Amino acid sequence: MPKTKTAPNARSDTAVRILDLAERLIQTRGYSAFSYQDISEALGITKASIHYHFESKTDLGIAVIERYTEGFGKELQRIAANENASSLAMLDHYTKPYLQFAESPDRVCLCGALAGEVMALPPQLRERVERFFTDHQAWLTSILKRGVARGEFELAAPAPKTARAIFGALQGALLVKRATGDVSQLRDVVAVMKAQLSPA
Amino acid sequence: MPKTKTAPNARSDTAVRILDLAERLIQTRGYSAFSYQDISEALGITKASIHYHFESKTDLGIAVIERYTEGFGKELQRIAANENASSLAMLDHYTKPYLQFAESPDRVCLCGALAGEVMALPPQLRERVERFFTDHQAWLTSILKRGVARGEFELAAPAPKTARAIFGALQGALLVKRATGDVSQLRDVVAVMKAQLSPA
DNA sequence: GTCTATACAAAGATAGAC
DNA sequence: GTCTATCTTTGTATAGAC
Repeated sequence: MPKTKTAPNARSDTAVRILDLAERLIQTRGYSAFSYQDISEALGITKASIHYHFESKTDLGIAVIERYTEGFGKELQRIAANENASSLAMLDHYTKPYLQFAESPDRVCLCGALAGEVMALPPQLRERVERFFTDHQAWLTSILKRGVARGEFELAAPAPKTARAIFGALQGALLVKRATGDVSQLRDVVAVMKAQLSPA
Repeated sequence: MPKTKTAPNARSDTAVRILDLAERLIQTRGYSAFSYQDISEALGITKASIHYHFESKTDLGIAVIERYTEGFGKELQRIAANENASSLAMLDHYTKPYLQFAESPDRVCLCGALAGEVMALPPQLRERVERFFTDHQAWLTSILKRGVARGEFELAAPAPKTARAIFGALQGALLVKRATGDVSQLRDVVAVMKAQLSPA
C-alpha cells in the first residue's frame, strides 16, 4: 500500500513556507506592516493561493503565533523535565533562543515584536501574545523557585518579580540590539543575570 | 501695536493637536497601524487639513519624533547640568518619564514603540529612532562614569555595557507592562538597578 | 492547489473652492 | 486653514476556471 505521509495535523509544504516567511516578516517589520503581497512576491505564488491556505490575515497570524508558542512551550517542558539538571543550566537553556535571535541583525522574539503593536492587533492575536508573556514569566518563576529550594539561587526579590525582570531584560535587549546593532548586549545581560542569582 | 504671538518656530494650535494625537497613536498602536483617517475622525477635521499641516505621513512622523527627542534631550541636559546633584539622583530623574508611561496602561516610550517596527519605517524615521537609542545610552554612560569618579557607584561591568543594560531593562519593562498590565515592574526594575550600583 | 479576474475598502495624497 | 471632491495605490478578500 502507498505510504501515507499525512500526519494528523500535517500542513502542506506551501503552507509551511508561508508560515516561515510570515513569521520572519512579523519579526522584522511587524504584523501591521506586512501584507499577502509581500509573501506572494517572495514565494512566487498569488495572493489568492495564500488565502487558500490561510483564509484571512488574522488566521495566518494566529497560526504563526501558535506554532511559535507551541514550539517554545515544548522546549520549556523539555528543559524543566530534566530533573538532574541544575537550575542555572535550565535558565541557560532558556536564553538560547534569545541568543540565536541576537545573531541575526533584524530578528527579535516574535511575541516581543508583536508586543510593540499589541493595541493594533486583532483580539485573537492580542490574547495569544499576552498569554506567551504570562506563560514565560510563570515558567521562569518556577525555575527560580526550584533554584532557591535547591540552594542554587539567592534572590534579591520574590521569584515572580525576578522572573519579570529577567524576561523584560531579555526582550529589551533584543529591541536595543536591533535598533543599534549591538549584538553583544544579549550575552552581557545573560552573564549579569547569572552572576546576580548565584548565592554569595 | 498688536502683540505678535508668533514665536520663531511657532506651530498652530491644530498642528500641535495633530502632533499630540499622532504621538499617542504611535505609542499605543505603532506607526504602521495609524492613519490620517484616525486623526481626522478624532479631531473632527478632514484628512486634507492634516496634509496642509504635515505634507506626508513621513513628515508627521519626523515631527513627532523630533519633538519627543528634543524634549527628552533638553531634560537630559537639565539633569546633567545640576552639578551638585548626586549621580544617583540624576539616574533617578532619568527614570521618571518611564515611570510616567508605566502609569498609563497602554503607553510605552515613543522610540521603544517605533523600535519594534524599525525595519518597516521610512529611513528618515529609522535614523532618528536609532539616534535616540544611542544618545540615551551615551548619556547614561556619562552619568555612570561620573558616579564612579565620585565614588557613588560601583559597576560590575564597564559603563557603556551597564548603560545598555539599564536602558534595555527600562524599555523591556515597558513592553512587558503593556502586554501583561503589570504596572509595578518599572518600579521594581528601577529599585534593583539602584541597589546594584551602590558601592558595597 | 494554484491561477485569473475582480470586488471593495482603506490609505496616502492632490486640486481647487471657500 | 479647512473644506469637497477626486485620484491612485495598496490591502484584504472572494468567485470560479483549470
